[in-house]
Amino acid sequence: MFYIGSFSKMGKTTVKTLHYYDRIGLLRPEAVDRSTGYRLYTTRQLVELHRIQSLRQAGLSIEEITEIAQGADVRLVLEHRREEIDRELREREDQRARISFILSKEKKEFFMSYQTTIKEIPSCIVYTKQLTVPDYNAYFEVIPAIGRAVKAANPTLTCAIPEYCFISYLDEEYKEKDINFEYNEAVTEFGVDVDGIYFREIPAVTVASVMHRGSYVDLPQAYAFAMDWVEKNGYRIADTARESYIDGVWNCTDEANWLTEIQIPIEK
Amino acid sequence: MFYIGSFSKMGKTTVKTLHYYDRIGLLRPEAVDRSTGYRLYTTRQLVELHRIQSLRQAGLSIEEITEIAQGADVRLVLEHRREEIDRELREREDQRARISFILSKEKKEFFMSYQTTIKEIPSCIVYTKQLTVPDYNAYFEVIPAIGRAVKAANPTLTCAIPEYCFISYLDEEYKEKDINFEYNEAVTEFGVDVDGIYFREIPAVTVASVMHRGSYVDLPQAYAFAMDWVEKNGYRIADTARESYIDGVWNCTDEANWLTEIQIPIEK
DNA sequence: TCTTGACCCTCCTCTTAGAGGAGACGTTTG
DNA sequence: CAAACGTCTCCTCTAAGAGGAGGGTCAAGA
Repeated sequence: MFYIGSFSKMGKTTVKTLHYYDRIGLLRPEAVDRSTGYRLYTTRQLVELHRIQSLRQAGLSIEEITEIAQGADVRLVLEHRREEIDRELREREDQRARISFILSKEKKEFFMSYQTTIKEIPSCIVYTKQLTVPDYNAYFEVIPAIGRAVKAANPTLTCAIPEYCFISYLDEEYKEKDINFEYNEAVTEFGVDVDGIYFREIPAVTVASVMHRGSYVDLPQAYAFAMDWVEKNGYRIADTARESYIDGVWNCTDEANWLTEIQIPIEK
Repeated sequence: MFYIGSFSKMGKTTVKTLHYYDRIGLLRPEAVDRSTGYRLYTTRQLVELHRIQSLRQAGLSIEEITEIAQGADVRLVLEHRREEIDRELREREDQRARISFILSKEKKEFFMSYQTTIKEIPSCIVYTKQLTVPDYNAYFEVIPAIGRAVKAANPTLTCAIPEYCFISYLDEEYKEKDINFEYNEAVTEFGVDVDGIYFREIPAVTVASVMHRGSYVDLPQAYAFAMDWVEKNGYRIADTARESYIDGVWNCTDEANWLTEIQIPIEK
C-alpha cells in the first residue's frame, strides 16, 4: 500500500490528477484510512493508471476512457476518436495555410492588406435580372429601375433583412465595355416574374469573403487578392463570384466609405 | 445603425459572441441606446468583425487578437501561433499512430493486450553491478547478495522512495544461458564502491513503458510488443531496455501477481 | 389602444481536465 | 517537542462562448 505521493511518483502523475480521478470515479484508491482520510493505493491501481495514461496519450477524453472502463466497445470509441483527430488535423492544416498566406505578403502590402474569411451563406429567395451595360458607370442607373419594376408588379414584396444584394459577372474574361452581368436582390418570398426579372431560390453556399472599403475602381485588386487566397489555401472556385453591396452611393456620399463584399463560392 | 440581431446575421456571428466581444472589449458597438441598453452597430464594426473572424479562423486565440488590436507585432504573433499549430499537428499525428496501432491488433489479441505509455524517468543515483548467470532461475539468488554487500559497505545508505530497481541485458542477442546483465538499484545518495558494485548518476530519459503482470516466462512477449510499438509509432530505441521490478517473489507468493515494467528509452 | 410575438437586456450556470492555493490536520525526524 | 513535510477538503480559475431565466422593448395586427 502506498500513500498518494509515493504512488503519484510511481505512476508519473500529479496528486491533483489522482484526486480528480478519485472524485469522478475513474480510478479509486484501494482503500481509504478511516480516521485520516488518507488514500491508499496498490499496484493494481498502478496498472489501471497505466491503462488510463495510455489512452489519454492516444488523445481520448476522460469521458471516453470512463465509458471504456464501464464496458463500452473500445474499437468503436477508438475509431470515433480517430475520425475526430483526422478532422482536427485537417483543421490545423487549414489554419497553417492561412497564417502562411498572411505572412507571405510583403510588409508594405501587409498593413493595407485584405482579410479573408470563410462563411456559410444560407439559402435565400432572390429576384434576378440579367443585363448588359456599356460601362461601369451605367450600373447604378439601371439598377433602381429594376427595383421599381419589381415593386410595381409586387406591391407587398419586401426585401430581406438584413439586405442582401449582389451582382455576378457573366463574361468569361474581364471586360470594360458591354459588361454582361446578373443583378440579384434577396426578398422574403416569391413574387410574380416581370420584364426579364425572375424569382428563384438560391441554395446555401460556402464562400470566401473579402471586404473592400472604397471606390469601385480598386475592386479588381480585391478580386485578385481573393482569388489568390482561394488558390493558395487549397480551395477550388465552385461558382461565379458575388459582389455584394453594403455601403454605396445610396447611403454614403463619400466614395472612400463605400463598402463592398466579394464572395467567392468555394469547395475543397 | 443595426440592432444586434441584424448585425449578427450580416457578420454570420451569434449574438452571444457579440455580447462576449463587447464585454471583453474586443469589439464594442458604435453606440448604446441610453434608455434601452440596446447595442447599435455600423458597417465599421462589420469590417472589424471580419478582421477578427479572419484571425480566429486562422487559429488565433481571442487574447492574441486582442493583443494585435492593441498594436502588438502581427508578424510575431502569427509566427508564434504557427509554431504552436505545428506542435499540435505533430501531437495529433502521434495520437493517430497510437490509435491505429491499437486498432491494428486482432480482436483476440486485443483484450489481453498490453498498453504502452511514454513517460519521463527523472535522473537518479543508482548502484550498478554487472553479472553473468547461467540461467534465469539464478537471478534472484545473486541479487540479494548484492544488496547485502552494499549495505555492509554503506550502513546508512537507503533506497529511493518509491523503490526503483531494474536490470538491463548486455548481450546483443537473446540468450537463455550465461546471461550477461547489469543490476541497478536507485538510492538517495552516493556511497563507496565495493566488490564490482559502483555508484553513478543516470540521466533523465524518456521511455516507452509496458506493464507485465505474471510470470517471467511471458516477458519476451511483452518485449516484443513494446519493440513493435516503438517502431510502429515512429520512435527509435535510444538505449538498452530496463526491466523494472515492482511486485515479485519478495512480496508476492503467487507468480500470477508479479508485476514487471519494461522501459525502453526512446527518441523521435 | 391593446396584444402578441419577436427582439433585446443582464445575470447565472455550465463546459475540460485539472492547477493553484487556503486552512486544517497527520506523520516523520532531529 | 517543534519543524518540515505530506495529505485532506474546499474554493476559485482556465477559453470562448452556449443555454436559459426573468424582465424590458419594438413593430404589426385586431
